[in-house]
Amino acid sequence: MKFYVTTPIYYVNDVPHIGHAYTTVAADVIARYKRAKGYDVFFLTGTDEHGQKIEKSAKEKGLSPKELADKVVVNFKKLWEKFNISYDHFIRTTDDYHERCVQEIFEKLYKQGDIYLGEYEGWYCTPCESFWSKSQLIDEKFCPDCRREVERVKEESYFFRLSKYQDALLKFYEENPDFVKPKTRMNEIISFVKQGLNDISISRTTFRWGIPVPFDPKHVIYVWFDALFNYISGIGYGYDHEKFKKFWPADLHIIGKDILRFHAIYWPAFLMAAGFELPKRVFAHGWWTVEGRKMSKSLRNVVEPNRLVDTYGVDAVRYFLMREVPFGLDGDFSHKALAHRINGDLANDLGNLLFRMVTMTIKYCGSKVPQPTDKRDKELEELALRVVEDVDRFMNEQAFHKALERIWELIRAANKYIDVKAPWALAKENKKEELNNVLYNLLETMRLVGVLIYPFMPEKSAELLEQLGITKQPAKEDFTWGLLEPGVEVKKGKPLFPKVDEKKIAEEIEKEITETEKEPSEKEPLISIDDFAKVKIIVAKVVDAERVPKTDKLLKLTIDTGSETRTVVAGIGAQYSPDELKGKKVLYLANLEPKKLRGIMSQGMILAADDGKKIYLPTLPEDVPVGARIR
RNA sequence: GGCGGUGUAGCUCAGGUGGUAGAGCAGGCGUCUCAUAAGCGCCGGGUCCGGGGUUCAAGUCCCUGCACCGCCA
Repeated sequence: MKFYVTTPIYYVNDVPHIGHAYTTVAADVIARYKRAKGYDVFFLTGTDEHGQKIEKSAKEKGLSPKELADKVVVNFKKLWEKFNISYDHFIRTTDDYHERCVQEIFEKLYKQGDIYLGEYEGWYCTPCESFWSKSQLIDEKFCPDCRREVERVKEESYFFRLSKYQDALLKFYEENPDFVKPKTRMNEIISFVKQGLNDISISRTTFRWGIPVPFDPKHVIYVWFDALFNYISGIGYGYDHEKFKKFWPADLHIIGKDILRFHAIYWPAFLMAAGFELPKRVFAHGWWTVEGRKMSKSLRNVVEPNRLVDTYGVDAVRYFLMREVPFGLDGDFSHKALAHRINGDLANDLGNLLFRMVTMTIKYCGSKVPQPTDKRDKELEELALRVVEDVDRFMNEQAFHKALERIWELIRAANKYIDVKAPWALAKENKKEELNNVLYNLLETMRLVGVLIYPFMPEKSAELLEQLGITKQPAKEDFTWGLLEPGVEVKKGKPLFPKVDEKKIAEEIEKEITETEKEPSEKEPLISIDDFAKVKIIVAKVVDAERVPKTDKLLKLTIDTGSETRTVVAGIGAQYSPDELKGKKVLYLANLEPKKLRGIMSQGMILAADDGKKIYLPTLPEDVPVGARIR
């Protein structure tokens, strides 16, 4: 039985970040699991190296595009080594076998009429050398990148006849409802396709760094047609027929939700056109926010993958990525949550359990796995076997968090079992037989736990098993009960998962983030006291307040400035009700240009603190007079 | 605006085919000693978003309203 799993190929115009690591770890987990279960696994990852952006940044650095790619690829490969990623092949779109594959299929589809020459029309920003669609433009005529005006241009381009495959795709989705996971993504794709598909442009003449169209070399093949075929070229299409035949179709493409459309629509359509079988599943996972905030360049440093591994260890990070958030949904990556998982799940529940077991075995059984009179204790055995089954089911659904949750139920049961059986009491009472049975069953449970966590935490699994005297890597036959051999010597190691200082970590990270968030503001231009003098902020009193109809946030306020009554529309309605504002003293920016909001002329504005989530009105002393100036 | 999803204990979430609500974490209390001050036990009475309906009986089905999210335009 074979299993072929892929990650996307990562664009080399980017440094590896937590998102890359997430996808790749997930693919590694399933690859390791399937290998352990006896499957013949092929796990493919790699890099996407063509395109205008690479061409451009290579030029800026004085390198050839390939030289740039060569440099960046090393970052990825090193990181995957650090994460213990067990890929079978690392493909680069600049590899010759891949370029040949893409050209061959391009030509084939051209000859059969699925690719045709047409004209690509769009808005072009010359400085950015980018095309934009109408909907991407700012105010219908400015480049979303540089804000300069764009121009309408036409470019000759080859097109793929995607529209032709609309019905075939819908039929395929209907017959394979699990093709895209999670289900909600499948629904999105179906409704997108139902709205009608346009043919897509798959070549460019505006840059050179790409695979040339074989029969028209002034064109290079554009991103998706180039990139997606890595999944086929990477397993031998065109140069290793046996291998290709064995592993295609892919069992699982793991991707981020941002590139779902290309994998769930373009890719199957390309394959249909070219006459290949279609992959079994595309799984789109979610995004991570960082410390509760949207991922940004500076926040990336806070969760830089190399740094995480150096600080916490690979397996703790792998565990966290797979355990914290249901695969397929978005989640938040915080150091605090990670530290909490390490201390709770890993150190307390699991690490400590192993430590206790080994200690007791040394203390009560002369360091050897005891010889039980009965290798089976229903309580633990039955649960363990059910867990093994459930884990298998969850792994096949890519429900990694559920698999881990289930494994931890077994761990908790073992902790409880110790308490109920109290081996120390049995030792004292000299109930040798029962003691041996109890310890054997516990050690055997530990062994199975070691086997089950292997795909997620290969290093810690090995350490755990080694303490039980096992050096063999988990394999198919190990997923059952009663394999631990009596007489084998256990070895006390250092704690499997050392604890971390949650509080200290939380404080340090918070400090770091506060500092990085400060930086941009320091770069803001300074203003003079005269500039500030132009700003007239005074204390005003709200005399009346009402909601602006059909809005959630807007309130229409009537305020007393001490000298006159004015009307202000304020966006504070989400947190403050009209009633609680009446009579309240507020800070009022008096000399702002009036502006019409929702048909109401707003004169000035009410000042409030805004952290991006909530609005906070400042509190003023009771006795401050209305009209007092703020300086 | 169209399509889809979500709204359950402080937090994160489970709750096939309808029958008087559960888990983990956090918090409180208790307890053992083999252990990384770990483990184990007990404690939550939550308008299951609001309203209406079907039913002997509804987080669980139907309608409607609200809020949030996703995809599309």
